Amino acid sequence: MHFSNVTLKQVRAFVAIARSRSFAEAAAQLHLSQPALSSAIKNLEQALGGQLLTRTTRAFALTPEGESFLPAAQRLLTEWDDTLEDVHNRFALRTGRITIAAMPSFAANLLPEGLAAYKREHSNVRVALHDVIAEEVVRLVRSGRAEIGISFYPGEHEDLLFTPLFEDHFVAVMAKDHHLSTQQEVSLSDLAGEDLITLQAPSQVRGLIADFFQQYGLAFTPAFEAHQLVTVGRMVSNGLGVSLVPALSEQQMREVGACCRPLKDADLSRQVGLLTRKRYPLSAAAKAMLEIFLTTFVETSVSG
Amino acid sequence: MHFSNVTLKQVRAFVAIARSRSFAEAAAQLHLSQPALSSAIKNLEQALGGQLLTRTTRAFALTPEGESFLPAAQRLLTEWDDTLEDVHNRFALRTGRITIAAMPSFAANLLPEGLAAYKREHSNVRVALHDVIAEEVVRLVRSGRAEIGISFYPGEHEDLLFTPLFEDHFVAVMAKDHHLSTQQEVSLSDLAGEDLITLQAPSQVRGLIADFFQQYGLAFTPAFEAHQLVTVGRMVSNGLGVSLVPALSEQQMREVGACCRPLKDADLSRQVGLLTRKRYPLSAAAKAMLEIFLTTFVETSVSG
DNA sequence: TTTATTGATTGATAGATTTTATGAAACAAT
DNA sequence: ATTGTTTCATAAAATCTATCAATCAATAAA
Repeated sequence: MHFSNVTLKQVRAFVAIARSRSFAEAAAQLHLSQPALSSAIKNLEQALGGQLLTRTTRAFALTPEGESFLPAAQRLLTEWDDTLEDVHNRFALRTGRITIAAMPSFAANLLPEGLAAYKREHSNVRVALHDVIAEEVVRLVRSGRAEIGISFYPGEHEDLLFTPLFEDHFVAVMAKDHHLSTQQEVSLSDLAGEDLITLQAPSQVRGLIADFFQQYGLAFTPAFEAHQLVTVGRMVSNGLGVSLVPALSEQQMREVGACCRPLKDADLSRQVGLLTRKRYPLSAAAKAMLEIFLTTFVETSVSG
Repeated sequence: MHFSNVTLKQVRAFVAIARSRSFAEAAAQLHLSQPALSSAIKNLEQALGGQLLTRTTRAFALTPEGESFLPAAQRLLTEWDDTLEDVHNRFALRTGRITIAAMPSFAANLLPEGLAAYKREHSNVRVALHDVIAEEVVRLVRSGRAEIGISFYPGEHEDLLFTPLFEDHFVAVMAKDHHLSTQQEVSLSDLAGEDLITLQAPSQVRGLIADFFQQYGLAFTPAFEAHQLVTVGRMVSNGLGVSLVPALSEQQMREVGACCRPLKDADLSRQVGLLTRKRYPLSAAAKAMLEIFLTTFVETSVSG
């Protein structure tokens, strides 16, 4: 049995009447005419198979069945309203949760600004951030564990959509008192004359730099290698050599006392952008975040 | 916010579509045309303020909001149906509970037959029985703690309705070997010559008997008094004297070895009947029980 | 009795829901 | 490419349904 002919209105009518103990008063509360309530209750009772309340012109009483139905009906109605309101709030960004994944260089440098802008507009949406390496960002988004990812362009994936934000140009890094720091821009050949510090082997950044050197006919022979970009920065600022790093980490480099200069005559860069799943709709919270990221980060030149 | 424009049908539509992952299939399940579902979902989404599911002609997916709404919606619907079904079952006497109160003489003798008849027809209704003295029966019914009471006529009460079932005639009781037991009927004057055993002072039965004697110009001088009718019976069967008891307890008297005889020339009786509250509707379960009591007990002569 | 109050009934109507018929988009197969 | 098929959206007409205004009936109060 599905009681498909019983409507919310009828139950609301019953509750209002039971509470106000009067058809007329309940009608006023519900902005309805009294006959409308009469018929609503009649239909409800008919569907349920018995009287819920007795209604002579004066005496008013719930039947025992009505008595037992009243609290249940009230609970149904509040649960109904609560549930719908929750969904509505999610759409209206008055509640909800969003999970994003960003590669560390972005998470540490530009992202906070974007998140701040988001929080300013949608203070009630909780944000969970995974700051993980680019490959992990891709994995999180593909699996749906993060709705939005921010990473370098990961190549074409059948199930992923990449929306470019900006080019992240590599810049030369050197100690503050390094002789190259007197130049506004540094040429690749200048760098080739110095000791080179890079990340260790299975790294995208290292691979890119190696290819870059090869492309310009220069030998790629790192003097030092480290696992983390911060370490590279520290080594550079201590005068152990020079390096090439994404502009995104410029700030970080400065903080450890190194000095960045754009490249002259050659350009090594990668696209930074947003990753989302194809064929899977985004939550309202995610859409709003994309919106903000696009206005905040697109055309934000990060080249020097 | 009350979402008064969101209907059960719309939510049922959403759940059906989400489960079958197809508008057409859901439409068939709900015995509706496909456009009807389209518009139902459209209206639901409009009321909630966002998309619950994406629907291109091929790909089908719930939005994150829809994903979170689905289980909530399913819970709402099952709770809704469960609640309505419960009320319906009460009306259909497929479930429910009824509380009745009966004076001990009735509860012990005739009532079991009536309850058996009730159980035969409405096996799923639970019955709670208070077997208490007549005054307490009245109190329980007046307070609403029992829906139906069975007792002697308690006099007029503004809030109580008494429906007579039968007359309970008093009968004479004596030991089996008592000389009066040889008579088919016993006259009041015969009794007056014997030692009289009655209940103790603040008892309706005792009062009635006293008035009865007075009415016939006989002295009411009990030789023995007891608190319980069983005790009176025991005393009688042990030859301590004779007594007058309601016919309802005839069975009980026989069980303790006493012997009952109807009165000749005079009649002392009280009406036994059903007590219900005025102005308070009865549950379906109670109505059915009244029905059965009336057919089972009315005209059941309890005089010999 | 008369009067006032309360809910039920009635018939007309506005509004919503549904259906039929058709359109548009996506995919599959030729 | 083109065609056919599947699937959902849209439009207009038909059908329901809920609602209201007006009125009635029953009860209690004066």
